[in-house]
Amino acid sequence: MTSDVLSTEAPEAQAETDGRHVRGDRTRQALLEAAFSEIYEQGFRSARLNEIVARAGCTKGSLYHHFPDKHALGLAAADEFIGAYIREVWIEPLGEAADPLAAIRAIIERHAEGGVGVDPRFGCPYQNLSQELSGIDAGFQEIFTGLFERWRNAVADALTRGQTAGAVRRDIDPQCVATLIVASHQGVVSMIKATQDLDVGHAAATAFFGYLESLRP
Amino acid sequence: MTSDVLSTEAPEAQAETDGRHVRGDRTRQALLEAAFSEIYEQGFRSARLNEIVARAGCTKGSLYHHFPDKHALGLAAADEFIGAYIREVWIEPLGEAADPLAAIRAIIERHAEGGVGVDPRFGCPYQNLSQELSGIDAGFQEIFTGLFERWRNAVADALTRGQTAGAVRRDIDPQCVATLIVASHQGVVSMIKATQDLDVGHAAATAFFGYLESLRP
DNA sequence: TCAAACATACCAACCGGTCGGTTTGTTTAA
DNA sequence: TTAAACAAACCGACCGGTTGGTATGTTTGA
Repeated sequence: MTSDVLSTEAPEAQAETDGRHVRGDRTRQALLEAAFSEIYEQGFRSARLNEIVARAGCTKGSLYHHFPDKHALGLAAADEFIGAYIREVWIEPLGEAADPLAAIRAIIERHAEGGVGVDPRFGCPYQNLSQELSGIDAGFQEIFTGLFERWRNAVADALTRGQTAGAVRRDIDPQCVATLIVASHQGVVSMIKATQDLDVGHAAATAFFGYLESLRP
Repeated sequence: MTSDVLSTEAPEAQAETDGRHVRGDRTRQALLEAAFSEIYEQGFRSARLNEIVARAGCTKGSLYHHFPDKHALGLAAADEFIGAYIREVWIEPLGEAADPLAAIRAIIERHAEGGVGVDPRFGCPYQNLSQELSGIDAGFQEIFTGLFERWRNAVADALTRGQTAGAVRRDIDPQCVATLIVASHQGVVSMIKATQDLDVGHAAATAFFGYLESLRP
């Protein structure tokens, strides 16, 4: 794992077995982490189970003891790690923000500094997986829709609170603007990946910050 | 091909062989079209050569007569069809526009009406391929960078002309704003695909049109 | 006639998944 | 205390099917 924010630093001894079978839980967690990074880099369909078990330091037998098949492994990994990423990087910082526009700007700047564990070379994990599997796989589809809903609502709620606090223009629709903000961010990250050029991100960020300012009263 | 704009309606008798070998050119074109739609729907790595030759109505022998390998076929298909899409939908309409902001709005609305051959179920071809292969494959990388450069410059040039014509604010950087516009559009299309929900596009479009208005003097 | 164009049969490599068997750790009972 | 009994965890060889690519022969058109 290159990321710190994308890893689940669970105390590893609070599983359903109540502290027993610690070894099994460790293996399961290692498989999830290995699966996530392999899927993050290669995509789900190109992710190799042999590579995953090699990274996790176990074998096919272990994998199929903990998960019924590749699909279930991918679902579990995506749900856990991508959900954690959106929660820690977007939802939590926005939940406490008095000035939502400044908070959003700070999140973008944190991305530009590389402080969120998103490798420009591989792009955004949410983006990668949803692009590959949306419209094809119902299970992943459900995860993406749910994550996006929580993500957009967090931004929209922050904007609404900003409106009542007088920090955001009252004549804009928070839901619409939140959708555009999330989509734009996704688009910029994907553009950086497409061009492999960080300057694209800086240029887009300059214009994006101008847009944020235009939302002030 | 579901699209009309994505097809190259070349008169098919102006190839390098100067009118001779018409049959061979037709097969080559059929292979390119089949390869593009298969890659568009499945991604490059998951695209099956057997499926491509079946759609093109020929066999492996023909394919490997015209192209050295799968990679070269994919490069040729991507360069031709995605380049044509960006040219016809973005560059040409912007080249003649007196009011660039209105032209950009019209392009977005044309997308929303489904008039550009981009199936929401499969997303934007440029987006799909660049997400899958950027940072991994140097050949495709080169194509994506070049296409993006022409795309962004077309928008930036239109904005600059709009500035001199008094239709666009003079205190914005056309290059930065153009980058954000292209990236946002990409992000919205990808969000529609991720959620499989056209309402997301409508919400984002509403806010996006507001942003465009904020660019007027 | 001859080369371009195309078809058919085929191969080696790979991948997801299976299966019989082994190791490790916990529970039970004398 | 300890050893038998049991179950969870793990191993790695193996299988059926698929895929990109090749070898070889046939057709077509100038």
